[in-house]
Amino acid sequence: MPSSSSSLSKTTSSSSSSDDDGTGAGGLRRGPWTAEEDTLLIHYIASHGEGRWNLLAKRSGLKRTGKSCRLRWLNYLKPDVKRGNLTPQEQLVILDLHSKWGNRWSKIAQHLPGRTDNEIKNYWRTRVQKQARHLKIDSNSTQFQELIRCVWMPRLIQKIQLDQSSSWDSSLINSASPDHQVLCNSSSAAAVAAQQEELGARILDQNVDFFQSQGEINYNVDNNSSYDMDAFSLQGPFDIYNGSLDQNNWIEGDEFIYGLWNVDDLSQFRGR
DNA sequence: AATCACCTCAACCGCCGTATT
DNA sequence: GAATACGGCGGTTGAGGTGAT
Repeated sequence: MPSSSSSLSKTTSSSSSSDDDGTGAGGLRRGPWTAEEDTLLIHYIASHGEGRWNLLAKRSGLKRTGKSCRLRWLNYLKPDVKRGNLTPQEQLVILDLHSKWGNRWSKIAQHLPGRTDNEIKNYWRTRVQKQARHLKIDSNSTQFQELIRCVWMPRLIQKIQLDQSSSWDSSLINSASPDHQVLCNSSSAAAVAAQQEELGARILDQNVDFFQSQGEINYNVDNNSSYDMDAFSLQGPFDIYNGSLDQNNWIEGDEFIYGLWNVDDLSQFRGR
């Protein structure tokens, strides 16, 4: 996410009230909100509370639909809306919950305090689906879902492990699936780290189960660090990950994976 | 500096379920 | 029960930003 000022960039810098103010038929405005409109909405909700959006739209003096007011408040103006890039933990929760619930964005958002369904939806479309496009795999396909589970999620866990000493936010994982709640049974850093390792190991165990069940791949996993992607080497008809961790593969913020996949070599995977 | 292509994300649209009349 | 209003949700769009050429 851009900074606050940047993310406000689509809010027009000044209000106007004539024909150039974006009002259409019925005098309703459309398009970016002005700072004055934001102020009006914030003050009205501070006085009257949120809800009853059509009434709010009429009484507040805003030339907006109730729906537009609601959306602006919930997705942007509400004080607890969190700004900034999704953390690896949040991304992990999204990937996990999406695998369970699909495009139930609002339901997923309930497990990510401060994040909106719109933001999660945008993340999925711009980051996750983009990867599917690059790989020429249908993002709804079983193959892609398995790649998320077997490669992307472990890498996020690794990233979390690298970051965790100072900033692990266990409450997010606690809000995710029961599988992840194992991470949250202790407040001690050592215990949390151990539990993260447990989750990482479990997910990579799933990798082994999955690929071996496909009978299409042999791979070497260093059992001493089985969820360390440095030691996670896939070898077979296609080479998804070639062993050493190329730092260029890390994309700060977005994590993933240009260069991580050998797209050409994925043709057989796609064909499953 | 200008142009182009691509990306991000705020905002809108249409549909659906529920509440109210 | 029918009609209408409202709120919420997921899908989609397009303006603005940014990097490449």
